[in-house]
Amino acid sequence: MTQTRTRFAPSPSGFLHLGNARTALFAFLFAKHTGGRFILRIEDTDLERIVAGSEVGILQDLKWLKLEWDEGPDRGGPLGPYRCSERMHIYEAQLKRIQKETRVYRCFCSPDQLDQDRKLLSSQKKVIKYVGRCLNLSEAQATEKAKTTPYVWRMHVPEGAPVAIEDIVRGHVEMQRDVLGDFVIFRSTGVPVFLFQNAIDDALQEMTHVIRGEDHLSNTFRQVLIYDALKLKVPTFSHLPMIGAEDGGKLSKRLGSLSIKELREEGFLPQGITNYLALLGWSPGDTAVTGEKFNLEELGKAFDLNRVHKGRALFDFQKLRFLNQQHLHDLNLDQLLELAPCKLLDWSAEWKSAIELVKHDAATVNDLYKVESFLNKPSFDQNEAAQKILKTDNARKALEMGISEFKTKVHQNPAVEISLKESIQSVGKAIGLKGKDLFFPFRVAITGVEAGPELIPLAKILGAPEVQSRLEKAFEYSKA
RNA sequence: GUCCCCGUCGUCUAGCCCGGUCCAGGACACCUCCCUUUCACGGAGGUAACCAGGGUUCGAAUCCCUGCGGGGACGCCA
Repeated sequence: MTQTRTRFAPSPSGFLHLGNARTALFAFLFAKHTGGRFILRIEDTDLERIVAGSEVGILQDLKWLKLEWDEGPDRGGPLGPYRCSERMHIYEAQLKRIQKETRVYRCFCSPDQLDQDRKLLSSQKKVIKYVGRCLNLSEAQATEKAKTTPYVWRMHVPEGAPVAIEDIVRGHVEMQRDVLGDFVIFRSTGVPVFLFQNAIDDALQEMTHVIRGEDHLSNTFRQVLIYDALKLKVPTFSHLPMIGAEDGGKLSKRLGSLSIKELREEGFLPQGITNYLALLGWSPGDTAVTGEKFNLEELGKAFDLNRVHKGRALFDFQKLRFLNQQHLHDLNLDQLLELAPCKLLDWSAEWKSAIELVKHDAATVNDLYKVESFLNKPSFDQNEAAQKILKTDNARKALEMGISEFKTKVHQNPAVEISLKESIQSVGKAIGLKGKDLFFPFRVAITGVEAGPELIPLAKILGAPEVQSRLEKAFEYSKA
Protein backbone atom coordinates (compact mmCIF):
# COMPACT_ATOMS: atom_id res chain seq x y z
CA MET A 1 0.00 0.00 0.00
CA THR A 2 1.26 3.43 -0.86
CA GLN A 3 2.00 5.94 1.82
CA THR A 4 -0.79 8.38 2.54
CA ARG A 5 -0.24 12.00 1.64
CA THR A 6 -2.40 14.83 2.81
CA ARG A 7 -2.03 18.54 2.93
CA PHE A 8 -2.99 21.87 4.35
CA ALA A 9 -3.33 24.54 1.67
CA PRO A 10 -4.01 28.00 3.07
CA SER A 11 -4.11 31.17 1.06
CA PRO A 12 -1.87 33.87 2.50
CA SER A 13 -4.68 36.36 2.98
CA GLY A 14 -4.63 36.81 6.73
CA PHE A 15 -3.89 35.17 10.03
CA LEU A 16 -4.30 31.51 10.80
CA HIS A 17 -7.70 31.27 12.45
CA LEU A 18 -9.23 28.57 14.57
CA GLY A 19 -11.21 27.11 11.69
CA ASN A 20 -8.14 26.82 9.48
CA ALA A 21 -6.05 25.53 12.33
CA ARG A 22 -8.60 22.79 12.98
CA THR A 23 -8.47 21.77 9.32
CA ALA A 24 -4.67 21.72 9.43
CA LEU A 25 -4.75 19.73 12.66
CA PHE A 26 -7.07 17.04 11.29
CA ALA A 27 -4.96 16.63 8.16
CA PHE A 28 -1.85 16.48 10.31
CA LEU A 29 -3.36 13.94 12.70
CA PHE A 30 -4.54 11.80 9.81
CA ALA A 31 -1.04 11.76 8.37
CA LYS A 32 0.43 10.84 11.75
CA HIS A 33 -2.13 8.15 12.35
CA THR A 34 -1.54 6.49 9.00
CA GLY A 35 2.21 6.97 9.00
CA GLY A 36 1.88 9.24 6.00
CA ARG A 37 3.23 12.62 5.00
CA PHE A 38 1.79 16.03 5.77
CA ILE A 39 2.39 18.66 3.11
CA LEU A 40 2.04 22.42 3.24
CA ARG A 41 1.10 24.27 0.09
CA ILE A 42 0.56 28.00 -0.11
CA GLU A 43 -2.24 28.89 -2.50
CA ASP A 44 -1.34 32.36 -3.60
CA THR A 45 -2.78 32.54 -7.09
CA ASP A 46 -5.09 35.45 -6.47
CA LEU A 47 -2.61 38.28 -6.13
CA GLU A 48 -5.26 40.76 -5.05
CA ARG A 49 -6.06 38.92 -1.86
CA ILE A 50 -2.54 38.30 -0.70
CA VAL A 51 -1.66 40.08 2.50
CA ALA A 52 2.02 40.87 2.92
CA GLY A 53 3.60 38.87 5.69
CA SER A 54 0.72 36.51 6.18
CA GLU A 55 2.55 33.52 4.73
CA VAL A 56 5.30 33.97 7.27
CA GLY A 57 2.69 34.35 9.99
CA ILE A 58 0.84 31.20 9.00
CA LEU A 59 4.05 29.19 8.94
CA GLN A 60 4.99 30.53 12.36
CA ASP A 61 1.63 29.71 13.84
CA LEU A 62 1.64 26.18 12.44
CA LYS A 63 5.11 25.58 13.81
CA TRP A 64 4.10 26.98 17.16
CA LEU A 65 1.17 24.57 17.22
CA LYS A 66 3.72 21.80 16.49
CA LEU A 67 1.97 20.90 13.25
CA GLU A 68 5.23 20.29 11.43
CA TRP A 69 5.04 19.47 7.72
CA ASP A 70 7.22 17.08 5.74
CA GLU A 71 7.18 19.08 2.52
CA GLY A 72 6.50 22.75 2.05
CA PRO A 73 7.61 26.07 0.57
CA ASP A 74 10.29 26.64 3.21
CA ARG A 75 11.80 23.15 3.16
CA GLY A 76 11.11 21.86 -0.32
CA GLY A 77 10.31 18.29 -1.26
CA PRO A 78 10.17 16.00 -4.28
CA LEU A 79 6.94 17.39 -5.75
CA GLY A 80 7.50 21.12 -5.48
CA PRO A 81 7.30 23.97 -5.82
CA TYR A 82 4.93 24.30 -2.89
CA ARG A 83 3.84 27.83 -3.59
CA CYS A 84 1.20 28.09 -6.31
CA SER A 85 2.51 31.33 -7.70
CA GLU A 86 5.60 29.36 -8.70
CA ARG A 87 3.53 26.72 -10.44
CA MET A 88 1.83 28.85 -13.08
CA HIS A 89 3.54 27.06 -15.96
CA ILE A 90 2.01 23.83 -14.71
CA TYR A 91 -1.53 25.19 -14.79
CA GLU A 92 -1.01 26.58 -18.27
CA ALA A 93 0.23 23.22 -19.48
CA GLN A 94 -2.75 21.49 -17.92
CA LEU A 95 -5.10 23.98 -19.54
CA LYS A 96 -3.66 23.05 -22.94
CA ARG A 97 -4.05 19.39 -22.06
CA ILE A 98 -7.64 19.69 -20.95
CA GLN A 99 -8.52 21.51 -24.16
CA LYS A 100 -7.66 18.34 -26.01
CA GLU A 101 -9.47 16.03 -23.62
CA THR A 102 -12.81 17.74 -23.11
CA ARG A 103 -14.90 20.67 -24.19
CA VAL A 104 -13.42 23.89 -22.89
CA TYR A 105 -14.34 27.21 -24.42
CA ARG A 106 -13.69 30.93 -24.23
CA CYS A 107 -16.38 33.03 -22.55
CA PHE A 108 -16.55 36.74 -23.28
CA CYS A 109 -19.44 37.63 -21.00
CA SER A 110 -18.69 40.65 -18.86
CA PRO A 111 -19.05 40.54 -15.07
CA ASP A 112 -22.02 42.90 -15.35
CA GLN A 113 -23.68 40.66 -17.88
CA LEU A 114 -23.17 37.62 -15.67
CA ASP A 115 -24.54 39.48 -12.72
CA GLN A 116 -27.70 40.30 -14.60
CA ASP A 117 -28.05 36.69 -15.68
CA ARG A 118 -27.91 35.57 -12.06
CA LYS A 119 -30.49 38.09 -10.94
CA LEU A 120 -32.85 36.97 -13.67
CA LEU A 121 -32.40 33.29 -12.83
CA SER A 122 -32.94 34.06 -9.18
CA SER A 123 -36.21 35.90 -9.86
CA GLN A 124 -37.36 32.97 -11.97
CA LYS A 125 -36.59 30.62 -9.08
CA LYS A 126 -34.21 28.68 -11.25
CA VAL A 127 -30.78 27.24 -10.57
CA ILE A 128 -28.17 29.98 -10.67
CA LYS A 129 -25.56 28.89 -13.18
CA TYR A 130 -23.93 30.08 -16.37
CA VAL A 131 -26.51 30.44 -19.13
CA GLY A 132 -24.17 29.19 -21.85
CA ARG A 133 -24.17 32.28 -23.99
CA CYS A 134 -20.66 31.68 -25.36
CA LEU A 135 -20.91 27.91 -25.56
CA ASN A 136 -21.80 27.79 -29.22
CA LEU A 137 -19.42 30.38 -30.61
CA SER A 138 -17.41 28.86 -33.41
CA GLU A 139 -13.65 28.60 -33.14
CA ALA A 140 -13.30 31.33 -35.76
CA GLN A 141 -15.73 33.64 -33.99
CA ALA A 142 -14.00 33.14 -30.68
CA THR A 143 -10.56 33.73 -32.12
CA GLU A 144 -11.73 36.92 -33.75
CA LYS A 145 -13.45 38.21 -30.62
CA ALA A 146 -10.45 37.36 -28.49
CA LYS A 147 -8.43 40.02 -30.28
CA THR A 148 -10.47 42.79 -28.70
CA THR A 149 -12.35 41.30 -25.73
CA PRO A 150 -11.07 39.77 -22.50
CA TYR A 151 -12.21 36.23 -21.91
CA VAL A 152 -12.14 33.39 -19.41
CA TRP A 153 -11.93 29.68 -20.08
CA ARG A 154 -14.94 27.63 -19.08
CA MET A 155 -15.25 23.90 -18.87
CA HIS A 156 -18.43 22.51 -20.37
CA VAL A 157 -20.46 20.10 -18.28
CA PRO A 158 -22.30 17.75 -20.62
CA GLU A 159 -25.40 15.75 -19.67
CA GLY A 160 -24.74 12.50 -17.95
CA ALA A 161 -24.97 10.49 -14.80
CA PRO A 162 -24.78 12.39 -11.52
CA VAL A 163 -21.28 13.10 -10.23
CA ALA A 164 -20.66 11.15 -7.06
CA ILE A 165 -18.00 11.03 -4.38
CA GLU A 166 -17.40 8.72 -1.46
CA ASP A 167 -16.52 11.09 1.33
CA ILE A 168 -14.99 9.53 4.44
CA VAL A 169 -16.93 11.88 6.70
CA ARG A 170 -20.15 12.30 4.79
CA GLY A 171 -20.43 9.04 2.92
CA HIS A 172 -21.86 8.84 -0.57
CA VAL A 173 -22.79 12.27 -1.90
CA GLU A 174 -23.90 12.96 -5.44
CA MET A 175 -24.90 15.91 -7.55
CA GLN A 176 -26.93 16.17 -10.74
CA ARG A 177 -24.84 17.58 -13.56
CA ASP A 178 -27.46 20.05 -14.72
CA VAL A 179 -27.15 22.14 -11.56
CA LEU A 180 -23.40 22.50 -11.98
CA GLY A 181 -23.27 24.77 -15.02
CA ASP A 182 -20.23 25.46 -17.18
CA PHE A 183 -17.64 26.79 -14.79
CA VAL A 184 -14.60 29.03 -15.10
CA ILE A 185 -11.21 27.36 -14.88
CA PHE A 186 -8.97 30.20 -16.05
CA ARG A 187 -9.45 33.90 -15.38
CA SER A 188 -9.09 36.63 -17.96
CA THR A 189 -5.84 37.55 -16.21
CA GLY A 190 -4.37 34.23 -17.30
CA VAL A 191 -4.46 32.82 -13.79
CA PRO A 192 -6.33 29.63 -12.91
CA VAL A 193 -9.19 29.78 -10.44
CA PHE A 194 -8.95 27.86 -7.20
CA LEU A 195 -11.11 25.03 -8.46
CA PHE A 196 -8.70 24.19 -11.23
CA GLN A 197 -5.41 25.01 -9.58
CA ASN A 198 -6.25 23.14 -6.41
CA ALA A 199 -7.40 20.00 -8.23
CA ILE A 200 -4.30 19.97 -10.43
CA ASP A 201 -1.94 20.46 -7.50
CA ASP A 202 -3.55 17.80 -5.36
CA ALA A 203 -3.28 15.30 -8.19
CA LEU A 204 0.24 16.22 -9.28
CA GLN A 205 1.51 16.33 -5.72
CA GLU A 206 -0.02 12.90 -5.31
CA MET A 207 -2.34 13.58 -2.43
CA THR A 208 -4.13 10.44 -1.42
CA HIS A 209 -6.49 12.26 0.93
CA VAL A 210 -7.95 15.71 0.73
CA ILE A 211 -9.16 16.92 4.11
CA ARG A 212 -10.83 20.32 4.09
CA GLY A 213 -13.85 22.28 5.25
CA GLU A 214 -17.41 21.55 4.27
CA ASP A 215 -17.52 24.84 2.38
CA HIS A 216 -15.58 23.05 -0.36
CA LEU A 217 -18.03 20.23 -0.76
CA SER A 218 -20.00 21.64 -3.66
CA ASN A 219 -16.81 22.55 -5.51
CA THR A 220 -15.72 18.96 -5.25
CA PHE A 221 -18.06 17.75 -7.96
CA ARG A 222 -16.60 20.17 -10.48
CA GLN A 223 -13.14 19.09 -9.42
CA VAL A 224 -14.06 15.48 -10.01
CA LEU A 225 -15.04 16.46 -13.55
CA ILE A 226 -11.61 18.04 -13.99
CA TYR A 227 -9.85 14.93 -12.68
CA ASP A 228 -11.88 12.75 -15.00
CA ALA A 229 -11.19 14.93 -18.04
CA LEU A 230 -7.46 14.88 -17.34
CA LYS A 231 -7.54 11.20 -16.40
CA LEU A 232 -6.00 12.01 -13.05
CA LYS A 233 -6.54 9.93 -9.95
CA VAL A 234 -9.28 11.35 -7.74
CA PRO A 235 -8.14 11.65 -4.13
CA THR A 236 -10.29 10.45 -1.26
CA PHE A 237 -12.20 13.37 0.20
CA SER A 238 -13.11 14.20 3.76
CA HIS A 239 -15.19 17.28 4.32
CA LEU A 240 -15.04 18.56 7.85
CA PRO A 241 -17.98 20.27 9.51
CA MET A 242 -17.71 24.00 10.04
CA ILE A 243 -17.05 25.62 13.38
CA GLY A 244 -19.59 28.20 14.49
CA ALA A 245 -19.29 31.03 16.99
CA GLU A 246 -20.66 30.72 20.51
CA ASP A 247 -23.75 32.67 19.54
CA GLY A 248 -24.35 30.41 16.57
CA GLY A 249 -23.05 32.87 13.98
CA LYS A 250 -20.05 32.60 11.77
CA LEU A 251 -16.73 32.17 13.48
CA SER A 252 -14.28 34.25 11.58
CA LYS A 253 -16.48 37.27 11.09
CA ARG A 254 -17.92 37.67 14.55
CA LEU A 255 -15.01 36.67 16.69
CA GLY A 256 -12.10 38.26 14.96
CA SER A 257 -9.94 37.76 18.00
CA LEU A 258 -9.78 34.05 17.45
CA SER A 259 -6.61 33.92 15.45
CA ILE A 260 -3.93 31.59 16.69
CA LYS A 261 -1.63 34.57 17.05
CA GLU A 262 -3.98 36.25 19.45
CA LEU A 263 -4.63 33.13 21.46
CA ARG A 264 -0.89 32.79 21.81
CA GLU A 265 -0.65 36.37 22.98
CA GLU A 266 -3.39 35.71 25.48
CA GLY A 267 -1.28 32.98 26.97
CA PHE A 268 -2.82 29.83 25.56
CA LEU A 269 -0.62 26.79 25.12
CA PRO A 270 -0.29 25.03 21.76
CA GLN A 271 -1.13 21.69 23.36
CA GLY A 272 -4.21 23.22 24.95
CA ILE A 273 -5.41 24.60 21.64
CA THR A 274 -4.79 21.44 19.64
CA ASN A 275 -6.41 19.33 22.34
CA TYR A 276 -9.52 21.51 22.28
CA LEU A 277 -9.65 21.75 18.51
CA ALA A 278 -9.34 17.99 18.08
CA LEU A 279 -12.44 17.55 20.20
CA LEU A 280 -14.43 19.95 18.04
CA GLY A 281 -16.09 17.64 15.57
CA TRP A 282 -14.22 14.53 16.56
CA SER A 283 -14.22 12.24 19.54
CA PRO A 284 -12.00 9.31 20.41
CA GLY A 285 -15.03 7.36 21.59
CA ASP A 286 -15.96 6.85 25.18
CA THR A 287 -14.41 9.81 26.96
CA ALA A 288 -15.83 8.48 30.21
CA VAL A 289 -13.02 5.94 29.94
CA THR A 290 -10.30 7.86 28.13
CA GLY A 291 -10.80 11.32 29.60
CA GLU A 292 -10.48 14.35 27.37
CA LYS A 293 -6.95 15.45 27.93
CA PHE A 294 -4.60 14.45 25.12
CA ASN A 295 -1.30 15.67 23.80
CA LEU A 296 -0.56 15.79 20.08
CA GLU A 297 1.05 12.39 19.98
CA GLU A 298 -1.86 10.73 21.73
CA LEU A 299 -4.25 12.47 19.37
CA GLY A 300 -2.31 11.15 16.41
CA LYS A 301 -2.57 7.61 17.72
CA ALA A 302 -6.29 7.82 18.36
CA PHE A 303 -7.40 9.91 15.40
CA ASP A 304 -9.86 8.41 12.98
CA LEU A 305 -11.61 10.28 10.18
CA ASN A 306 -14.50 7.85 10.38
CA ARG A 307 -15.34 9.26 13.78
CA VAL A 308 -15.55 12.85 12.59
CA HIS A 309 -18.96 14.42 13.02
CA LYS A 310 -21.15 15.60 10.19
CA GLY A 311 -22.85 18.43 12.02
CA ARG A 312 -21.15 21.70 12.81
CA ALA A 313 -19.79 22.51 16.24
CA LEU A 314 -19.98 25.74 18.18
CA PHE A 315 -16.85 27.18 19.68
CA ASP A 316 -16.75 27.25 23.48
CA PHE A 317 -14.18 29.55 25.00
CA GLN A 318 -14.74 28.21 28.53
CA LYS A 319 -13.82 24.71 27.51
CA LEU A 320 -10.75 25.91 25.66
CA ARG A 321 -9.66 27.62 28.89
CA PHE A 322 -10.36 24.50 30.90
CA LEU A 323 -8.36 22.22 28.64
CA ASN A 324 -5.58 24.77 28.49
CA GLN A 325 -5.51 24.83 32.27
CA GLN A 326 -5.15 21.06 32.36
CA HIS A 327 -2.04 21.30 30.22
CA LEU A 328 -0.72 24.31 32.13
CA HIS A 329 -0.84 22.32 35.36
CA ASP A 330 1.59 19.84 33.84
CA LEU A 331 4.27 22.48 33.54
CA ASN A 332 6.82 23.09 36.23
CA LEU A 333 8.12 26.48 37.26
CA ASP A 334 11.04 26.47 34.84
CA GLN A 335 8.81 25.61 31.92
CA LEU A 336 6.43 28.38 32.85
CA LEU A 337 9.35 30.77 33.07
CA GLU A 338 10.38 29.72 29.61
CA LEU A 339 6.94 30.52 28.28
CA ALA A 340 6.46 33.74 30.15
CA PRO A 341 7.12 36.81 28.04
CA CYS A 342 10.12 38.93 28.91
CA LYS A 343 8.49 41.19 31.44
CA LEU A 344 8.42 38.34 33.90
CA LEU A 345 11.90 37.09 33.20
CA ASP A 346 13.61 38.91 36.02
CA TRP A 347 12.28 36.64 38.68
CA SER A 348 13.44 37.00 42.22
CA ALA A 349 12.92 34.20 44.68
CA GLU A 350 9.88 36.07 45.99
CA TRP A 351 8.35 36.24 42.56
CA LYS A 352 8.88 32.59 41.98
CA SER A 353 7.11 31.79 45.22
CA ALA A 354 4.32 34.13 44.22
CA ILE A 355 3.95 32.38 40.88
CA GLU A 356 3.63 29.08 42.67
CA LEU A 357 0.77 30.60 44.63
CA VAL A 358 -1.24 31.66 41.60
CA LYS A 359 -0.29 28.79 39.33
CA HIS A 360 -3.08 26.45 40.31
CA ASP A 361 -5.94 28.70 39.32
CA ALA A 362 -4.30 30.04 36.17
CA ALA A 363 -5.81 28.77 32.92
CA THR A 364 -3.41 30.63 30.66
CA VAL A 365 0.16 31.82 30.90
CA ASN A 366 -1.12 35.37 31.07
CA ASP A 367 -3.15 34.56 34.15
CA LEU A 368 0.20 34.33 35.89
CA TYR A 369 0.43 38.08 35.53
CA LYS A 370 -2.05 38.26 38.37
CA VAL A 371 1.04 38.01 40.54
CA GLU A 372 1.87 41.55 39.65
CA SER A 373 -1.40 42.81 40.98
CA PHE A 374 -0.81 41.04 44.26
CA LEU A 375 2.72 42.30 44.62
CA ASN A 376 1.62 45.87 44.01
CA LYS A 377 -0.37 47.85 46.53
CA PRO A 378 -4.06 47.31 45.96
CA SER A 379 -6.45 50.03 44.96
CA PHE A 380 -10.09 49.78 45.95
CA ASP A 381 -11.42 52.42 43.59
CA GLN A 382 -12.21 50.06 40.74
CA ASN A 383 -13.58 47.10 42.60
CA GLU A 384 -17.14 47.43 43.89
CA ALA A 385 -17.19 44.07 45.58
CA ALA A 386 -14.05 44.94 47.48
CA GLN A 387 -15.49 48.28 48.50
CA LYS A 388 -18.63 46.64 49.73
CA ILE A 389 -16.68 44.28 51.92
CA LEU A 390 -14.48 46.97 53.41
CA LYS A 391 -17.37 49.29 54.12
CA THR A 392 -19.06 46.94 56.58
CA ASP A 393 -18.95 47.44 60.33
CA ASN A 394 -17.48 44.02 60.79
CA ALA A 395 -14.65 44.78 58.42
CA ARG A 396 -13.91 48.03 60.19
CA LYS A 397 -13.81 46.39 63.56
CA ALA A 398 -11.84 43.39 62.35
CA LEU A 399 -9.23 45.52 60.64
CA GLU A 400 -8.85 47.94 63.55
CA MET A 401 -8.36 45.16 65.98
CA GLY A 402 -6.30 43.12 63.54
CA ILE A 403 -3.83 45.91 63.04
CA SER A 404 -3.13 46.39 66.72
CA GLU A 405 -2.92 42.64 67.25
CA PHE A 406 -0.56 42.33 64.34
CA LYS A 407 1.72 45.08 65.64
CA THR A 408 2.22 43.38 68.97
CA LYS A 409 2.41 39.86 67.53
CA VAL A 410 5.03 40.85 65.00
CA HIS A 411 7.16 42.14 67.82
CA GLN A 412 6.96 38.81 69.59
CA ASN A 413 7.30 36.73 66.43
CA PRO A 414 8.69 38.44 63.34
CA ALA A 415 7.51 35.59 61.06
CA VAL A 416 4.61 37.26 59.25
CA GLU A 417 2.86 34.07 58.32
CA ILE A 418 2.53 33.18 61.99
CA SER A 419 1.83 36.59 63.43
CA LEU A 420 -0.79 37.41 60.81
CA LYS A 421 -2.52 34.09 61.20
CA GLU A 422 -2.64 34.41 64.97
CA SER A 423 -3.87 37.97 64.70
CA ILE A 424 -6.73 36.99 62.46
CA GLN A 425 -7.56 34.09 64.75
CA SER A 426 -7.75 36.22 67.84
CA VAL A 427 -9.81 38.85 66.04
CA GLY A 428 -12.20 36.11 65.03
CA LYS A 429 -12.59 34.94 68.61
CA ALA A 430 -12.94 38.42 70.00
CA ILE A 431 -15.60 39.67 67.61
CA GLY A 432 -17.21 36.32 66.96
CA LEU A 433 -16.46 36.14 63.25
CA LYS A 434 -15.42 33.14 61.23
CA GLY A 435 -15.07 31.86 57.69
CA LYS A 436 -15.70 34.36 54.95
CA ASP A 437 -16.81 37.12 57.30
CA LEU A 438 -13.52 36.97 59.09
CA PHE A 439 -11.12 36.39 56.21
CA PHE A 440 -12.59 38.53 53.48
CA PRO A 441 -11.76 41.88 55.08
CA PHE A 442 -8.14 40.82 55.48
CA ARG A 443 -7.98 39.26 52.03
CA VAL A 444 -9.38 42.33 50.38
CA ALA A 445 -7.21 44.63 52.47
CA ILE A 446 -4.06 42.83 51.43
CA THR A 447 -4.85 41.83 47.83
CA GLY A 448 -7.57 44.26 46.78
CA VAL A 449 -9.77 41.48 45.39
CA GLU A 450 -11.98 38.69 46.72
CA ALA A 451 -10.34 35.86 44.81
CA GLY A 452 -6.63 35.22 44.81
CA PRO A 453 -3.80 33.17 46.16
CA GLU A 454 -3.56 31.79 49.66
CA LEU A 455 -3.40 34.70 52.01
CA ILE A 456 -0.88 33.58 54.60
CA PRO A 457 1.86 32.49 52.18
CA LEU A 458 1.30 35.69 50.22
CA ALA A 459 1.78 37.71 53.40
CA LYS A 460 5.06 35.93 53.94
CA ILE A 461 6.24 37.03 50.53
CA LEU A 462 5.15 40.62 51.08
CA GLY A 463 6.81 40.97 54.45
CA ALA A 464 5.58 42.44 57.71
CA PRO A 465 5.94 46.17 56.97
CA GLU A 466 4.07 45.83 53.69
CA VAL A 467 1.30 43.78 55.25
CA GLN A 468 0.88 46.29 58.06
CA SER A 469 0.88 49.18 55.64
CA ARG A 470 -1.80 47.55 53.51
CA LEU A 471 -3.96 46.77 56.50
CA GLU A 472 -3.72 50.35 57.66
CA LYS A 473 -4.51 51.74 54.26
CA ALA A 474 -7.56 49.51 53.99
CA PHE A 475 -8.68 50.56 57.45
CA GLU A 476 -8.43 54.21 56.47
CA TYR A 477 -10.50 53.48 53.40
CA SER A 478 -12.99 51.58 55.49
CA LYS A 479 -13.48 54.52 57.83
CA ALA A 480 -13.69 57.15 55.11
C1' G B 1 -34.90 30.79 -4.78
C1' U B 2 -32.06 26.12 -6.34
C1' C B 3 -28.82 22.20 -4.88
C1' C B 4 -26.05 19.61 -0.95
C1' C B 5 -25.51 18.46 4.16
C1' C B 6 -26.91 18.23 9.27
C1' G B 7 -30.45 17.87 13.81
C1' U B 8 -28.77 13.70 21.54
C1' C B 9 -28.24 18.20 27.98
C1' G B 10 -26.98 25.77 27.23
C1' U B 11 -22.10 23.92 24.72
C1' C B 12 -18.60 19.72 23.07
C1' U B 13 -19.96 14.76 22.75
C1' A B 14 -20.87 8.70 23.77
C1' G B 15 -24.66 5.66 21.94
C1' C B 16 -27.13 5.26 16.02
C1' C B 17 -24.24 1.49 10.94
C1' C B 18 -25.44 -4.25 13.72
C1' G B 19 -33.20 -1.88 17.11
C1' G B 20 -33.99 -4.30 23.59
C1' U B 21 -28.14 -3.89 28.20
C1' C B 22 -30.41 3.99 27.51
C1' C B 23 -36.68 6.20 32.29
C1' A B 24 -29.74 7.98 27.48
C1' G B 25 -23.21 7.91 29.66
C1' G B 26 -18.93 11.54 29.94
C1' A B 27 -16.88 16.67 29.72
C1' C B 28 -17.30 22.32 30.02
C1' A B 29 -20.52 25.80 32.32
C1' C B 30 -24.06 26.28 36.43
C1' C B 31 -25.87 24.81 41.57
C1' U B 32 -25.00 22.09 46.40
C1' C B 33 -21.82 19.79 49.81
C1' C B 34 -16.77 18.33 51.57
C1' C B 35 -11.60 20.00 52.06
C1' U B 36 -9.31 24.86 53.59
C1' U B 37 -11.45 29.19 60.07
C1' U B 38 -11.13 32.78 53.38
C1' C B 39 -11.23 32.76 47.41
C1' A B 40 -9.14 29.27 44.25
C1' C B 41 -7.26 24.20 43.47
C1' G B 42 -8.94 19.27 44.60
C1' G B 43 -13.00 15.67 45.94
C1' A B 44 -18.39 14.08 46.13
C1' G B 45 -23.24 14.98 44.37
C1' G B 46 -27.22 17.70 41.53
C1' U B 47 -30.17 20.36 37.52
C1' A B 48 -30.27 19.54 32.30
C1' A B 49 -31.10 16.39 25.94
C1' C B 50 -32.88 11.94 21.96
C1' C B 51 -36.46 18.74 16.89
C1' A B 52 -41.91 17.40 15.79
C1' G B 53 -45.46 14.10 13.70
C1' G B 54 -46.47 9.72 11.38
C1' G B 55 -45.05 4.75 10.21
C1' U B 56 -42.26 -0.42 10.65
C1' U B 57 -41.75 -3.56 15.11
C1' C B 58 -43.52 -7.29 20.75
C1' G B 59 -39.96 -3.20 21.35
C1' A B 60 -36.86 2.90 18.25
C1' A B 61 -32.37 7.91 20.27
C1' U B 62 -31.24 3.85 16.96
C1' C B 63 -34.78 1.74 10.60
C1' C B 64 -38.41 4.51 6.88
C1' C B 65 -41.42 8.95 5.43
C1' U B 66 -43.07 13.92 6.05
C1' G B 67 -42.75 18.56 8.35
C1' C B 68 -39.88 22.08 10.90
C1' G B 69 -35.25 24.06 12.27
C1' G B 70 -29.91 24.97 11.31
C1' G B 71 -25.56 25.14 8.17
C1' G B 72 -22.96 25.16 3.42
C1' A B 73 -22.73 26.21 -1.80
C1' C B 74 -24.55 28.78 -6.00
C1' G B 75 -17.94 34.41 -8.09
C1' C B 76 -12.91 35.88 -13.32
C1' C B 77 -12.60 34.24 -3.60
C1' A B 78 -10.16 30.35 -1.63
